[in-house]
This record gives sequence, structure tokens and C-alpha cells, in this order.
Amino acid sequence: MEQTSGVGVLDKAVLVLDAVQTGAHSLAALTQATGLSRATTHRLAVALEVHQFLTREGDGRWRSGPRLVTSGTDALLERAAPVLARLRDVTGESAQLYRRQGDLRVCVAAADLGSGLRDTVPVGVALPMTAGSAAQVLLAFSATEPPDGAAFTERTLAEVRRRGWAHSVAEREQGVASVSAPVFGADNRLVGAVSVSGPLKRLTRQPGRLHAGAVLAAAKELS
Amino acid sequence: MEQTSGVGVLDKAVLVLDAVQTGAHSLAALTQATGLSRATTHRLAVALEVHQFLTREGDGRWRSGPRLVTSGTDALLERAAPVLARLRDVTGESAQLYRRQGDLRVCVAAADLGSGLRDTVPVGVALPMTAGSAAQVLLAFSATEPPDGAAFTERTLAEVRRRGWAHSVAEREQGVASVSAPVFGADNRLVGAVSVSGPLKRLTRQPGRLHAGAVLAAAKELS
DNA sequence: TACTGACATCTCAGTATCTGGGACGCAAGG
DNA sequence: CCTTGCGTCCCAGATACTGAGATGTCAGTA
Repeated sequence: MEQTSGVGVLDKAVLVLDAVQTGAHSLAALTQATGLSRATTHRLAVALEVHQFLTREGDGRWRSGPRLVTSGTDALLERAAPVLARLRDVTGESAQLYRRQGDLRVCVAAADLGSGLRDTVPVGVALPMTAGSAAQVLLAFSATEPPDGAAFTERTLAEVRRRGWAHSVAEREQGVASVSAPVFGADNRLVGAVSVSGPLKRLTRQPGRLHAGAVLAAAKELS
Repeated sequence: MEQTSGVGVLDKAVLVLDAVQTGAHSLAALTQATGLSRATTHRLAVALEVHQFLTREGDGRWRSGPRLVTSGTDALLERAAPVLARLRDVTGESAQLYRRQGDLRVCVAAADLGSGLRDTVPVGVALPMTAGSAAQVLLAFSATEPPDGAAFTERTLAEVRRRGWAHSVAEREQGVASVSAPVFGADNRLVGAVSVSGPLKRLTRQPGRLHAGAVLAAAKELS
């Protein structure tokens, strides 16, 4: 997913930013997540703070800064864990939280079933915006047209906006279905999408009928 | 204003980002605005594109990319010029458009009276978020508390949210008053603040009574 | 109370990366 | 056809960045 741009310092700085966005907040955690040396991680984090891409809490923990579209959404990750766990228990399917990152969507929090037939999406995985119900939601609620090669149309996205949730059947992966709903932050800004996903055998070709209510409730709780 | 962070490549990359945000779109304009060599500007801009901080239009023009909070707002600047000119003519005061940049607000477009007693804020000037009606608006509509040393309180900001506009009297500068209203972008995301400002003698201690209507209309036109 | 371990911050010699002058390609205008 | 301006790319040389290690701080424990 993450590419190298030919400017090494920028590549490393972006590793640090992405680590913060996917839940690392201490310097040690950033160092671990990025694979950089501690001195380099520290120097880059402080420089990113000067330029308002990162900010620091009173206890020294790193957060997304005001220049980034993800600013102010770190607390969302902390609140997501119990909500996704409950959604998993209520629906009997794996639950995830996705956030947009350019033309990808990244799984930033997850509650997996742990055993049995299930769809597992590990935290940190980046998926394209061309397939899946979370992609539909992230596009529909930010007035973005479907990208080239998308498995859905603008008409589908209009329907998603009307209904408030999206479903997918064998879009990202054969035999997998999913339901997603949008999560909003301050001043109704879209910050992510909550999803459940699982085998088509259980979820049927109309997974929304089974689980849209629970997914909407979880999304509302995080909004 | 812009500081150096100790990481030179990052400092230069931010110069490029800021140049795009304040209206430079061609490579030549970026080179001019940043003072970097053409090869360096090009290499950094392409690297920023890879990491989604910049994006390119079909004709090669550079825009803010999806990682930035200013993504999608470049067209705003182009539409602002005639709207601010009209606001200036209708109110008889200088008009500006401010955008937040961390703990500063930057004047990104302006229509000045040109002569006579007036408040002039040149494009590019960065002002603190502790004073002025634009600061109140930018804080109030992004659920941000007043910074330390602010000339207003959280209570003032609540009132601004209720009323939809803010005014200031001798906050940023003695003898100057102003009125501001929020500008929203896609999915109701706050993207800036429209203002008129001028001498206290003309605007009185209640500048909102005189000009809130016109400022709100201009802000709505840009939203 | 003193020690230990983990973490954050800082330094600076060595080196890997970045720089920018200039070459090249393209397109528009005279 | 020639000139000019712009965007893209190359690569020798310069310098900014790296990271091992020193230092400081603090919480936990013996």
C-alpha cells in the first residue's frame, strides 16, 4: 500500500503520521510501528508538530494535528473498541471501523469472532475504494463519485445516502457479504464507516435486512 | 508565521503545500512562491502527490490532496473574489476570507476599499486565533475551545454558534471592528470565514447590526 | 531510600540522501 | 522556422539526515 515517493524523509514522516492515525500515541509505539530508530522517530514527530501535522497532549502523547483531515478523530478509536465488540456479539459477525485515506480505506479498529467461519480484516489493512460496503459509505457521504473500475455506480451511492447504509455481496471477496454505516464527527464531518462482514451463507444476499439496524446503532453511538 | 522545524526537507515540503493553499497552481507559480529551485519544487510536489497531500488536475495544476483539511477548497478561492468584491461594495468596508491553519488564521482572499479610512488585511497575512470575529467563527463552528489568552470565552462562542455570526470590537487592533460568518464545504465541513472589517467610528460598537445580513449572505453564497 | 528499567530527549561523526544546474522534450506564439 | 516558457529528468557534489549511544526523568519495586 504505502509507496515510496523518492523523497526518503517525506516517506518516513508519513510512516509516523500513519502510525498515529492507526492508534500509536507514545514515542515507543511510534518507533515500533514505523520501524525507524527512536532518534529519527522523535526528530520527525517534533518537526511534524512544528508544522501542525501532529499535536501533543499534556502527557506527551501524539495526536493528528490540525492540518490533517483526521485531526480530532483519535478519541474515536478509543471509543470504538467496546462498540465494535458489542456489534460483533449482537450480530454474530466480525465488526470493523474503516477510515478513508486518499483512494484507500484503512481498517483502524476491529472486533473479530475469533473462531468458526468468519471474515477477518486485520487492523492496518488498506483496501481499495472500488469495492465493499464501507467504500460505498465513505464515497456516498463525502460527495465523491465512484472511482474507475468501481463495483457500484453513482446511482448506488445516491441510494446509500437516502437509506443511510450500504451493503455488499461478493464485491471485495467471493463468498463475503457486508453492511456499513457512516460515522460523523464534529460539525457533521464524515470520519469513518462501521461495518460487519461475514460469509454470504449466513448473511444472505440481503445482509442489510439482517444487520442494518445494529450497524446503524453502532455508527450512531460513535458519531 | 512559518517556522523551521530542524528537518529541512519537511520545511521545504510545507512551503510547497502552503503555496498551493494560497493560490499557486502551476509548477512555475509554486517555484516562485517557495523560492526553491524548479527541480526541487517538482520533486517535492510529486512526492507529496504520492502521499496524497497534493493532487493534480487533468491540466497538471496542483491542488490540496485528500489528507489535508483544505482538500477540495481551492475552488473556493476562485469563487471568493467576486463575492468579496460585492460584499465590499454593499457594506462600504474591506472584506476578507480567512482559513484556519493550526493555531493561526490566514487571509486567503481580500477585497479592499482602496482609499479612505479603512482596515487593510493583505492576502497571506497570518493572525492569531486569540482575537477577532473570524477567530471566533473558526473556533465556534469546529467545536474548539478558546485558546489561552483569547479575548473571548466559550460562552461567546456558544452565542456565535446560536446566532450564526460573530462580531469584534477593538480585539485584534484598537479602533477596528469586524463581523464574520462561517463558510461550509462538502458535507457541512467548515472551510473558512468571511469577514468585513473597518474603523470603529463607522461600524459602531454593534457592527453586527449593520452588516451581519450582508456577511451571512456572502458566506452562504460561498458555502 | 536506593536501585532498576523503560521511556524521552539530545548529540554529532559518518554517510546516504537531497540539491539544483543544465539537458531535453513539448507547445504556443511571433 | 525560431524563440520562449514550462515541465520533467539526470547525476556529481554538497550537506542534511541518520542512529548509536549518552543523558535525564520517573514510576515501580526491593
